[in-house]
Amino acid sequence: MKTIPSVKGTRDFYPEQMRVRSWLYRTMGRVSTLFGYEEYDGPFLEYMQLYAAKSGEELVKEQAFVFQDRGGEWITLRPELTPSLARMVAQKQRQLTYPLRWWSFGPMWRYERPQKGRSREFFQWNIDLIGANSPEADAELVAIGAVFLREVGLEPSEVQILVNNRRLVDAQLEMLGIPGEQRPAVLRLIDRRDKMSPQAWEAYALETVGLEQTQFAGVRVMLENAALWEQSEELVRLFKALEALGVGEYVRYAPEIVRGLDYYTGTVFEARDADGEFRAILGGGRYDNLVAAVGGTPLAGVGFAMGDMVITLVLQKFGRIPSAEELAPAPVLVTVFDAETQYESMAVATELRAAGIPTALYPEVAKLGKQLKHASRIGAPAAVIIGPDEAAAGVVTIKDLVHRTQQTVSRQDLPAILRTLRPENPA
RNA sequence: GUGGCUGUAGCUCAAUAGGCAGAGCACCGCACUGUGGAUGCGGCUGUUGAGGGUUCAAGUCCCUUCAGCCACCCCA
Repeated sequence: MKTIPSVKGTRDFYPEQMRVRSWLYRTMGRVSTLFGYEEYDGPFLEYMQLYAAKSGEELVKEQAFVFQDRGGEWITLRPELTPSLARMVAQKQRQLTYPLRWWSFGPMWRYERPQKGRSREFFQWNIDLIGANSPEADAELVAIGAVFLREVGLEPSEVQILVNNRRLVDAQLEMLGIPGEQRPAVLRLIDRRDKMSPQAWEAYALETVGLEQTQFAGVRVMLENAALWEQSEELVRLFKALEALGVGEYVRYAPEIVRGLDYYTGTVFEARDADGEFRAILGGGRYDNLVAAVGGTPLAGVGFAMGDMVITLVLQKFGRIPSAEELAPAPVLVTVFDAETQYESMAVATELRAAGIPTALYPEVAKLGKQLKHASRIGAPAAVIIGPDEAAAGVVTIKDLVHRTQQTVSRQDLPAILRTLRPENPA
């Protein structure tokens, strides 16, 4: 093993893995487009201040890839896309037509310890609706997430999008007499409930967070109240819209969902596998102050992000990732018989390509057996043979590698016959 | 950043109590000089992740380091 190792927390995408990533990208793009969203992208590099504004310089330095360029500026490999989006919107705020419907898929970097479902370099789908401020707009984003899950073959019994509302939680905490500065700690408390034993959780609530006994009891009641959403007009309208959008069965109210991010102001949601085996598949919510935070005038938005790793783990668990062969139908292989006929082979390959048939030409003279073996190795459905006999008669032999049959046909008929042998293109 | 487990051939893994590094698969060749996945025969493959130490002798024991996995932390 003398090869230079790959950078910690990065992944190589050999064609076998690249097919899966491309398939996810195509599906994300198709769903985004179905809802009228346009693709965009931001730079991979941003000034550190863009993120520091939100979460503090120390946090960014610890959890992102940060370096100084030759001019001494602190540059960050983007750890998320939303700040770039907010910056792009703020920069052209008066030139854009609202509401914006934008989506993107690209790499992000976070300097963290790699583990299951989390690496230092990953790919993330971001989709946002900006310039609309209604529960119905929130519902559209939740619906997009649900339609994606349905598109990749996941059932409502396997994955669910859990929805809550920060304003509803806030109102409840207000009623319990929990002051504003204490609420972030309470949100963390709520977030941790299923990670701790009930005793440890209670101790954490009373001692670390500093809740009164009655306040703690009130929080617990809130988390048990599956009907609490009925007290939130926003959530009532949201769920009604989700029914109308046809994704009601993928979504449910979950009082324990609060999301970690501070910039969410209203609806928050995340998708989880039903068994709770994995981290959140996607997460998002409404943010009303983000554009203003990067220098624009206030503009409300709602969106979510989905990383490529957890969704892939979930899809693997449920066996929903199409096989490598389905995702990458191999081209037809044209064999090369000998030095004389190889130009005939090239001409045939050129004709096939002109007819739009992906065609691989064997790159040198070799035994037929070796070439046919190679053809079946790469998953080609058919091989074309042009030996001296075929060349003399102006015909070609086509071998169906799946059914192990062959026939000799004219060159004009070859494209049409090959098309009948090619496997169906999957999505 | 903290802790645990694991690193042996291209891949999956063996190797009694420290005692000559092995098997299956894969690959290459031949049987089969115009026909692939089967079968048979033959063949190739290693700084045992890296560095140091103990020992007559280290894949094995000790130290250091790197990577992967897992949990914690965090989660944009």
